Amino acid sequence: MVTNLPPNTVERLSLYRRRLLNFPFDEKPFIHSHQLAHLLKINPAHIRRDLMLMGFSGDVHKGYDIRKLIKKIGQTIDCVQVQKVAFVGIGDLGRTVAEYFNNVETRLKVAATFRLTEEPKVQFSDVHCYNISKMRSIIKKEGIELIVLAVPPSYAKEMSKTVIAAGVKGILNFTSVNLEVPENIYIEEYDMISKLEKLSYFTNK
Amino acid sequence: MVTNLPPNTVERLSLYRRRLLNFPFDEKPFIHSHQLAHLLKINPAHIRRDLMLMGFSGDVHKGYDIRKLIKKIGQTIDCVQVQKVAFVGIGDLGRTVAEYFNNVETRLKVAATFRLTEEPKVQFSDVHCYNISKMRSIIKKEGIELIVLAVPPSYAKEMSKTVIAAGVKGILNFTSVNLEVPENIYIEEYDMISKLEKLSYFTNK
DNA sequence: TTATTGTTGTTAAATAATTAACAAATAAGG
DNA sequence: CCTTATTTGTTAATTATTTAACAACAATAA
Repeated sequence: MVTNLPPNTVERLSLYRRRLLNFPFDEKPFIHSHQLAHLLKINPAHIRRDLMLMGFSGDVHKGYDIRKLIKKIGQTIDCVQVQKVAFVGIGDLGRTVAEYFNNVETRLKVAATFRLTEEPKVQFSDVHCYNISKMRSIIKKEGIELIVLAVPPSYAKEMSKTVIAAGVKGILNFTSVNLEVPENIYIEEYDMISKLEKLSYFTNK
Repeated sequence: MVTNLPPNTVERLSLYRRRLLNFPFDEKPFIHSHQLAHLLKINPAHIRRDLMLMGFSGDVHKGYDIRKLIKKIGQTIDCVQVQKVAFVGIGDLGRTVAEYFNNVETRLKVAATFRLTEEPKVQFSDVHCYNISKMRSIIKKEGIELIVLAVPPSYAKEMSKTVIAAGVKGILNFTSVNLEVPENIYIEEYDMISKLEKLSYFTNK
């Protein structure tokens, strides 16, 4: 794992890998920076620079060896042990994510989902859905470290405390509540309302 | 509406408003930059600068008049007419957003949700849930301009074409698919997988 | 009246992110 | 064997974003 990469580079490396996994690299094992850039609609220099930062080299004429690149991205951004993720209150939206993680070579696994409403049910293939009351014990038992939190605002604070107390290290926060967490907990904010208002602003300019 | 604000400023203005709406401004009608900054865990200079950019002034000693500030943010980032939003395939997660828009003074309204699966149902209070087959006609009839797209990847391209053809101007894209859209369509990308992999990276550093 | 304190508004500095530029390398075509 | 055409790797330039700095101001207390 290479540390000290810029946050935006880490995010893009993840995107590169995903796009490459969907690329027919059995037939076309190499790709040029401008081709990948075109797929992602970004600047080719961006890609060359990101790959440079993780110390990956391509062939001046053939381009980048896709298999090797996928592997290298894994060595760079994936953690060594499997890290488990749980969705809290996110409903169906997690399905795609869960399928991706569970089918593709990555160290992230969706280990559980939790619902606020009473009746638990099996949500997707092999991912179990529990009632929220079980959350603390399941997180501990499974060793879940990452949470996607999407409960109504009034629950958010309590939930974050519960999951952190149970050992969670990082939260992807969909709620509009600003969670107060210890220094060593990493929070990635995602606020749909502000994104929508931004969208509204820029579609009206 | 003030144009030419930096994207990040627009996003923060929306956050400021939301936090202020939950603030007891009946008792405490003024707030200082550092207080609001503390609530949002950002730098006070950020706030002063953002407010300056939209030409809003506070009192050197009392701080900012919250009511006036909320109003000013509205005049700055809200569009003149009501703009309608629809959720496609997002399930329960839209509920909080819908409630916020429908209860608070803003120009955005959640007008519909669409589901891929057969049975439509009334999802929340007054927001109707339709089967996806009705999408095109409903979007046209209601004049919906913004879409939150969260369908499985295989549907994404077709869906985006359909909604754009029906008159949509902006898409908040939850799918991992890079949508090819005309110049005049604004897309805000949100990719949960890359956000999670980033989270994983930074919790392991 | 006169310091003292604390906050805004604004400019300047620092940092981060993106894009441009180009030398080096080498395959392909004469 | 030489020229041309491409593409990488890398540094430099540009742009965007964040943070710091501080003058100007006015309330408060001495």
